[in-house]
Amino acid sequence: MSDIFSTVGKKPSLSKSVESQIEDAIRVRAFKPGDRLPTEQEMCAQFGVSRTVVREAARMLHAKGLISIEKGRGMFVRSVSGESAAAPMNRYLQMHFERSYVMDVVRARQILEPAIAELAAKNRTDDDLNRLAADIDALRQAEADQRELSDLDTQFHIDLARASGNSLMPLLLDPIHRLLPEIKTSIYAAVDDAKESAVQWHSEIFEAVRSGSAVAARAAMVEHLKIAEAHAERMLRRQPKTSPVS
Amino acid sequence: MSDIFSTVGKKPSLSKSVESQIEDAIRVRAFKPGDRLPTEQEMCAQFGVSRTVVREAARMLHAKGLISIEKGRGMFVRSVSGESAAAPMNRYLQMHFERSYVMDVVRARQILEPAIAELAAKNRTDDDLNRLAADIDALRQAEADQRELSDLDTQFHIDLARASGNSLMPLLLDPIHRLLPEIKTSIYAAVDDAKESAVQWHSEIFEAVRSGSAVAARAAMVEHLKIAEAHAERMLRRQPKTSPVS
DNA sequence: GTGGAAAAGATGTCTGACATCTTACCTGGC
DNA sequence: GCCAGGTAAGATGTCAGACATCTTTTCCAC
Repeated sequence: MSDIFSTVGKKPSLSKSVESQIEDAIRVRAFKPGDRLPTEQEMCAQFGVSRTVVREAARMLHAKGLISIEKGRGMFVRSVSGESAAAPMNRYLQMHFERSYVMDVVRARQILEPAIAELAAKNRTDDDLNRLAADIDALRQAEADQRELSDLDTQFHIDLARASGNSLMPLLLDPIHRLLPEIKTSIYAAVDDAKESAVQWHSEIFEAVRSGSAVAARAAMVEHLKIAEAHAERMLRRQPKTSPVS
Repeated sequence: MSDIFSTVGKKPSLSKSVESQIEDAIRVRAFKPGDRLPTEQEMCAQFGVSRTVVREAARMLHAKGLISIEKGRGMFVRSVSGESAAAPMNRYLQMHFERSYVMDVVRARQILEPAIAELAAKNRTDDDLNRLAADIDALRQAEADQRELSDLDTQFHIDLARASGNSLMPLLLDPIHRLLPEIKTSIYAAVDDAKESAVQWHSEIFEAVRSGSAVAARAAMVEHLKIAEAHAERMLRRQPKTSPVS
């Protein structure tokens, strides 16, 4: 966006330039996750700039989550996780969303996840099936706090997205599911049989995916999400005035 | 692990601390978007730290997209856009994706966008219609480089997502559309009538949305994306070995 | 009143120094 | 010979001052 303007009339600052060069080096895997970057002084010599410039470039890369800086040790390339990539999006949503977002989240799931279930039935591997089965078992045996139940519930859906074979799906689903986890925990707290319902429907989806039945997988997911919608509505009626804590 | 150790063993650096304080001030709207922040020297005095610390804190906030820094003018609070929130996600995708992602992107659009068109037909406001009409006109009259055509094309789809009334949709669609813009420009370069096709189908979708026909809007979008899929396949056949530049 | 030059104020960069943290080495005692 | 502890080396963190460059304002001359 601002790239166009920066080429015309604007001279990118040295720190920006250095930052881009390091970022590119990380991008093309010249430095792999976990690797230690050259020291500040080495970079100063290599780029022919002062320590100030190198440090400010490093701070920007650190803020972007690409590197970690440890005092006395050095700078290290971070393995960018999907979760950390989704974190700024979550921040943004938490700052901008109104109360209605709860139903927006539900509707977004109703758009994405039936298609995901369908794709998973067609493309799932044996590894995917093992992961999904483990997710269901973990949820079935869990008796812990609602937060853990919520996380286990989420894990099944993320792994299902992974099984879809479309590498975008887990990334699109992740911010949706991690949006205000307290919402999901609220549901698990407000709805008594939420866990049993989840286990049941997850199992049904799993069976359809295992047998390769795309139609059944989609149908099961649609039903699962209808119930999730009802749960969300019930939770909203109980807590009509959820004010952001922050 | 334990709180005691974390308080003892973790001493956040000064620049981190200053960054957090400024970020909090922005979050609680002590500084509103567009406002000018105090100058470096004023902050130095206020926080009792050196210019180095303030500058590095500012660089981090800049990298996070919360402020903009203009040489000779000052630092300004940016209105956090969905785009900047999606930027880390885009980086992540660009770093992790294989060549197959091109078709993954197309498939993801085929899942999301028909539903978006349907919702837009139901929920669009007059403002939405004005924006969409302007987008189509801009694309129709554009004769510029392929990059601009690609951007204008994208804008229509983002605005359509906005018109859906589901605040998650623009945010989910943004990373998809901005994924490697060169792919879209490649399509505009490889396919002669790509622009005319886009204008035609955008207009058809617009008409359906304007008249409030959800079924027609979905159908038009499905057709539009079928053609987009064909374009992508043609582009892939022409450039069977797209190697990352730089 | 207008135009342009100069001044003021802001960020960008450089330099050198010292502080603090981590690691490795090296030495002393057992 | 081995282990413990201190010490030194190397890395990032912070400070201070200076100058460069860009933007805006001021003010003087025409």
